[in-house]
Amino acid sequence: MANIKDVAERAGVSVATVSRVLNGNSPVAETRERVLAAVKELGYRPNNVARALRTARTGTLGLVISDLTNPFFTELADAVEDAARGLGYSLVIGNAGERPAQQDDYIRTLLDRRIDGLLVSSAGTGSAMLGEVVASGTPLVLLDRTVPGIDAPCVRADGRAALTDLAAHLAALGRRRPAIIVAPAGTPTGDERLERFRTALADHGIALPDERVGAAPDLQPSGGRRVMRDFLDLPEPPDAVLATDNLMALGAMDELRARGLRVPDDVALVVYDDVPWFAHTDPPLTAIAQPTRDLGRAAVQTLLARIEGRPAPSVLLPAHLVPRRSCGEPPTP
Amino acid sequence: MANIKDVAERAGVSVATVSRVLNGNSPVAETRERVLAAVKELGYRPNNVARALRTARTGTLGLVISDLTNPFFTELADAVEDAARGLGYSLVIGNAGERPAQQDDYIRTLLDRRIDGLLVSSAGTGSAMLGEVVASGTPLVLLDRTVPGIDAPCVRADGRAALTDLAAHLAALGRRRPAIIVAPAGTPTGDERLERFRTALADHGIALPDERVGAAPDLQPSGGRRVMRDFLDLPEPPDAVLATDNLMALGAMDELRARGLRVPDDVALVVYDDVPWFAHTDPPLTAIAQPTRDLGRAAVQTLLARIEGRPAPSVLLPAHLVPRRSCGEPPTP
DNA sequence: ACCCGCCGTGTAATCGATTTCGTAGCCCTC
DNA sequence: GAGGGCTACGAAATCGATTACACGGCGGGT
Repeated sequence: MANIKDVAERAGVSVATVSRVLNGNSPVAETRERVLAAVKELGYRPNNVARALRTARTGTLGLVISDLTNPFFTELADAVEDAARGLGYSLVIGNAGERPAQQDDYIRTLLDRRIDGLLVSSAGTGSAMLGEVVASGTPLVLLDRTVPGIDAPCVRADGRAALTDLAAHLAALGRRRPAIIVAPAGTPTGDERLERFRTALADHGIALPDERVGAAPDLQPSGGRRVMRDFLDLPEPPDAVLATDNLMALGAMDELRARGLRVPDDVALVVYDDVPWFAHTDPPLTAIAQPTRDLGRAAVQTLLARIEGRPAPSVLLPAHLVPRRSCGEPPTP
Repeated sequence: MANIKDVAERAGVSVATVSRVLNGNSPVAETRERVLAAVKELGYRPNNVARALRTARTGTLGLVISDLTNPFFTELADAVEDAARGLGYSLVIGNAGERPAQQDDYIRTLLDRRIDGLLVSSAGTGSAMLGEVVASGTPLVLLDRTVPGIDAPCVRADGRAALTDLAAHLAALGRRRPAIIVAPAGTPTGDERLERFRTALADHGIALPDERVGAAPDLQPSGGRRVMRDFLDLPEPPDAVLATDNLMALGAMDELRARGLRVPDDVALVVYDDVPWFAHTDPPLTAIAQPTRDLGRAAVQTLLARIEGRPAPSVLLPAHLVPRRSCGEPPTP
């Protein structure tokens, strides 16, 4: 493949001139044309590796996602990729598969590749490697999940308003025994959703006792199904269930169907994350929709601010309730 | 961040020695220990950009996927990423979103970044840029979709046996008016699936007339729904429908439900691509399962063979029929 | 007419690693 | 004891770009 020296020779100028023409610094008519002609004839493309070495900028961002096969994160990754490309950056995606060790592995690799900035939706609770990222000076932005003790802005959705609306929605429909399926204990996101849901319900005089709070062992359908099974085996099973992740909701639906229970007649079901699929289930599921694409865009913008040394505060974007038929009310058209 | 020179100074040796110790070439006890100690104390990590410039190997593979939000491709990307990481490669994922122009854009960027090899599941029919990839000498492997005129091995699933089984399955269940929803006209994959399904049905004396062959405008739920609508408006609507992509199947289900038709009682439904979701629909959908993870693995292996100059033929892995309840038969346990 | 400054360009340093080549020291053999 | 082969290591070239610095020529101000 032709390099800058070949172009310089062909155009009869020095490599410095070629570089200047291509980078828009102090170009001039006659020489410029010769250089551009040579570039075209040789099909020259600058070597980004060499450029990155010299400029210490790779033009690449890293994204470590907790579980790429989870549609919520797929859409998030897609949005991030869109935004990054729009700003001239490439994106290296690493999939942690909810395994902290693999996440650390990936972060290490990305640092070695000298990416310009890093986005992480952290699997598990903490991570020694995240501390190293901060220490290394690589701009870092957390996505969707906060990590205690890490000094980096976090971009995520604020579900408080949506959970408040949901509590009102359920109360209005006469549901009195709500339940919630949360992520494995100790994750900040899960704890927050639980607390907020509980207080919002309390405002309507509805209790959320611990027996109707189920922590799934993992963010998978099987985990959701197991929790739902326990709920249904209670002496007083719930009449409404909120699954705080879309995959867990799938498992919950399976268990309901296996027992011949109907949604919403027997149990109302609400899912956190409004992935397209849930509009196609029977019945369509009421959902708490996070502004996924906006989150991705905001994350990239925040990261870019950090890269350029501008101040970059955390971002909270509101989630909102999307009522469908799974709680009993016909959708408001 | 510390560089190799810092390590050399601290250990009291030359940079060459440090490099040799770290790369396992001719190391020796005493010096070696000093170097390793210095590495540890400084927290030194080699700069991959510099290394790539010198060795002309980036340790990075590119993957351009036609639509990342399609669960089949998500799983494929995940499998590719797994396999690549297992072999010490990073993966840069580009999402073409079924837009050929964006695909070319991405391929261009990846070439500029001097990736070691490229995997492409091409959007649309052809692409000028793919020819350039071949011309540039960058190892290329096509994934899931062939591209006529491109001299590169292709890794994809062979659905012939599965379609033969499906025809027998439908015939045995007494379905006599099958239909098929295919991708936009002109895509090799779609044409092949159609032809094979038709001949397999013919073996059972069942016809697949053109009026029951519907080409969707795009690989989206809306496209599938539109085709299903046309089918149901026929004087003799089909009693079994095969959707050759999972998103189109979703749309088809929507239309059936909107009309109050039951699966499988009124219409049998079969989906190409066995994404996890379809085991959770009601009823669970009979599917033609492509060996997604094996495809990803095989693709990476094939690409690696090309990178190392070994012969690398195309790979065809068999898809198989997964009977569930959407055609009327209880699942065989 | 002289000097200053700017413009366009070339020369060479630089980024951080790998790798070739050269050399000093050592052991072994004849 | 001289020569040959190894080993361990350093000096320096190299990858392909960007960029600081130097320099020649030219225009304008006084």
